[in-house]
Parts: sequence; C-alpha cells; structure tokens
Amino acid sequence: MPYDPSAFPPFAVTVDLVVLTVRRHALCALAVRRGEPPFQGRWALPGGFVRADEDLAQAAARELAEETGLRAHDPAVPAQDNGAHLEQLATYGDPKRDPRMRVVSVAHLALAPDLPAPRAGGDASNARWAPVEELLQQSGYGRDGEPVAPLAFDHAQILSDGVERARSKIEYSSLATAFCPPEFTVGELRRVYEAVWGVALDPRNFHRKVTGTPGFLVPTGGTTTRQGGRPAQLFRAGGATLLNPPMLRPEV
Amino acid sequence: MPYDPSAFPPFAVTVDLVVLTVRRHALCALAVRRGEPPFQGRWALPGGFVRADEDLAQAAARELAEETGLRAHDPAVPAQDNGAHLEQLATYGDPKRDPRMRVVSVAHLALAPDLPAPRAGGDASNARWAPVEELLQQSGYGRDGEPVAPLAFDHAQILSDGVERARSKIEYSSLATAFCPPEFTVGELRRVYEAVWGVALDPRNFHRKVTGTPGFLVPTGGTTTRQGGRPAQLFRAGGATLLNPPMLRPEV
DNA sequence: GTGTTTATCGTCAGGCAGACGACTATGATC
DNA sequence: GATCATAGTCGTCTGCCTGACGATAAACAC
Repeated sequence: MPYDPSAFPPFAVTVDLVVLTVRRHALCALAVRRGEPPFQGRWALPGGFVRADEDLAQAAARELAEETGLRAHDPAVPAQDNGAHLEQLATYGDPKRDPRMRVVSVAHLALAPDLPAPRAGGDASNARWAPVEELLQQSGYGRDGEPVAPLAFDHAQILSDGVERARSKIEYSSLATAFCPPEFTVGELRRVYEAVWGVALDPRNFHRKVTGTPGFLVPTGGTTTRQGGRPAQLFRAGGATLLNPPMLRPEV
Repeated sequence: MPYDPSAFPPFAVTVDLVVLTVRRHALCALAVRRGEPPFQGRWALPGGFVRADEDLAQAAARELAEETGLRAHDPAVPAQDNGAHLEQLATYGDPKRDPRMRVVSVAHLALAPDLPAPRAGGDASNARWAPVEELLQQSGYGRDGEPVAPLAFDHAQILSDGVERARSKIEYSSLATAFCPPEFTVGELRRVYEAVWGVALDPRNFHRKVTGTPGFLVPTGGTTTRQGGRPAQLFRAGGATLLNPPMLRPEV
C-alpha cells in the first residue's frame, strides 16, 4: 500500500453535536431547524465543518459555543464551573449519509445544566430543546401539537447513540453532575438520574449511595429549600470521575 | 452557517487498526513496519485510506482482512465462528498528526484469538505481534534485544486508548470470548482476563462467577486436556453480550 | 395546628464477592 | 505402579452492598 498523496479521495469532515440537558424531568436534546436543502425545514443536530487548522475537539467546542454560548471543559477535568462536559462520541461515514457529497461526521456528546433558551445565530425559532423521545419517534405529534418528522440525515442514529452513551456513562462515572448547576442537592441529582434513565429511584437508598461513594460529592455547608419541603444540603461535584461502587441502573 | 460545497477544506480519511490478541500470557497488538517516510522503518498500526464508495466499518474490515486474513464479524453478533470482533474506537484528527497533509483517522479495535503468524502483503518481516507494553514504552530494548522506538504518528495514543477500551469492556461484556477459539475452557478464559488486566485471579471464584452468569457460557459437552492436569469442560460463547452481574476488575 | 412535601437516618434480609479448604482427574517421574 | 505436580471443580464462611421500607425532621400552605 504505497502512500501516494494523490491517491486518496477527498472527504468533507464535520462535527455534529448531541447536546443533552434535563428540563422539567425530561432528558432533552438541542435541535436546530435546517434552513436549506437537503432536509430543508427539518430538525437536525447542530454541527458544522471542521476548519483546516482545527482539532476535532476544538471544532466541537467552537460549534457548542456558537449554538449555546457554553464554554467546553477539558475532558480530563470534571464539571466544576459553568463549562459543559464535552467528549467524542463516534464517527459516521456512510457514503450515502449526505446526498450531496462524501461527508464524514465526528459526533460529539455534550452535557449541560438546564440553560436559558438556546440561540441559533440569534434566531431562537430555529433552535430548541426537545425531549429525546420526541426527536427519536418516527412520526406523530409533539406535545406542542406540532407534527413530528424524523431528524435529518442519520441524526436519529447519532442522537440515539449519544443518549445511550449518557445513560450508561452516568452509571460508573460522576458525569451526572454535569447536568447540575455548580451547587446542587441530592434530590436534584436524583432527578437527573431519574430523567436520564426514565425510572423512579428510592430517595433513601439513593441518598445513602451517593453520599457513601468516596469522592463523588463534597458538601459545601450551605442548604437550600428551592424544591420545597425540608431544606437540603448543598453539594459540589467531588474530584472522583470513576465511581466505585458504580450506580446501578435498575433491572429492565 | 450556509452549506457551500466549495467552502470546506478537503481531508484524507483513513482507518487505523488496533488488533489485539493474547499470546503466551501477554496482551499483544499487531504492528507493521513502515516502508517509506515519514517514520520510515518505525513500527505503526496497520491501516489505510478509506475508499470513495466504502463505509468506515467496511474499510476497517477490509484492512483487517488484508493484514491478518481475518473475517470481521457483524458487531451485533458476538464471536461465534472464526471471525474477529471489530468495533469503532475513536477518531484522531489533530492538524499536525501527519506532517504531509490533513489526515483524519478513524481508529477501530479488533480482538482475535491467538493466530498463525501475521502477514503484511506476504512479507512477514514487516508485521509482528508485540506485547503492548513493549509497543507503548518510549525507549529501551524489547525482549528480543532489538532497540525500541516509539510508534509512528500518534499511534501510541491510539493503541493506549484501544487497550484501555478492551480492559474496561471485558468487565461488563462477553468480549473476552473473542480472544478465545470457538471452544475453550474456563481456565483459558481466565488466562485471557489475567493477560488483559495484568492481574492474577482466583481460579475457584472465577469459575463460580463465569459459570453462574446467565448466557455467558454454554457447555458443549466435550472435555479437553490440552493444558495438562485434570480434563476441563469445553464451552462456547453464549448469546449474552452484556454480563449481569459484570466481571469485576480487582482494585488497583 | 394540620396536612403536605422533601430530606435524612435506621433496620433488616438476601445476594454476591473475596479468601480459602477440599477433592478430582490427568500426565510426568521414579 | 506409587508418587508428585498440575489443573479443574465444588463448598464454606464472612463481610459488604443492595433493595424494601419504617421513622423522624424541617420547611411551606392553609
């Protein structure tokens, strides 16, 4: 296999983003409406071309900032300030995935706390947070009554892979804290797990588990009552990235 | 972000392969010697350009067949015949990773049982199985006395990521059977775990664990004595891909 | 105050994992 | 053939973790 610089076909390389957050007890993803063909008017994942002098992670962080205003975090450091967690997800390169040309897309997964309304180049009507089940269903009507069409390109597959990655990764890592504000309560963290997994968890066992896992949570000393009921302790994410023992998703 | 077909920089897209196997109680990877610059004479991971009409997985399977003669398996089906497990690992796209041009490499991970000697275009001296620690160390001498140089490009990083993926994935999936021949004993499977993790496991607890995990192993009825000692039962890989409960890697 | 909501602590039984003893079945050696 | 070394398989015991769930604490709404 000689390495002939003229012997390789040219590809376009893009990054696509699966940006997840938890809003109103539901796992939501960021979707943007396409302004031109193909798939004009359909919802899609945000993304764009990788520039000539840009690393893949840089391109993903730039797109994330353009779409949400979020700063991306170094993956080595767990979420501590307002930065979002960003990691590479997978790469999609079916020759027919874009009808215009050969495009290889390096999908990335971003996790963010509940945020102000999204912006897409300043045009809010072209970007929204939508529950992932709504984006993944093939047809029907969303809860706002608007008819649902499948996501553009292979973005349903990418979103599905991103959701599955998030679901499994919060089991054995402290990633669920990336969905929370810098300070949060055990109850808020529990509602994150419940929304991402789509199950109900026992508050007492959950509390014992997360407070007993070394390095997961650090008490800040403060308390809050923003959920109603008895005031709850506030925590920050601890230094641990890998949880031992892991959080176990209930049997299916 | 208008989609202007002339507005994207062209990239070369390659697949690189981390092919792992277990030989003589050590985790080994396939390395090929580079025949031309850059990094001429250095060891590298096998790989090559993705063709214009080819999916990424197809390209990886083709390269795997060219280098080892192995047929790749559909990832949805666990290893049952002689096919190797093949899955996408990650994508590497640093602008400077190849000094000649902008190359994005989609790395794949392949797991194979112990095989006859590798072939690289018919030239055996240009391909070899080497223990991963030997390939990852920065300098020194291999056990054959040959001086060691770091792998070409960013292949040390890719190999390291692939090894880490394999180490963690055999915990919660039945992937370790991909390192075994179609029929194998509990002891052979244990030696796979020991080689990949680099630890010693208690044979009695290991036996209880794997035979007690539903869907992991299916007895074939036969026995073998190829390891010496008392004859051992032969098993095939069961249908389960996700292990519940998982195999736990001993604490570090 | 009473009821409601959420947070937090405790108890108990079942299951799994690590440590390790005991026994079995083969080939190698004397 | 007796003995030994090697490897495989079955049990036992103890401690830890988990899930189920009772009980108490501290806020707010009326």
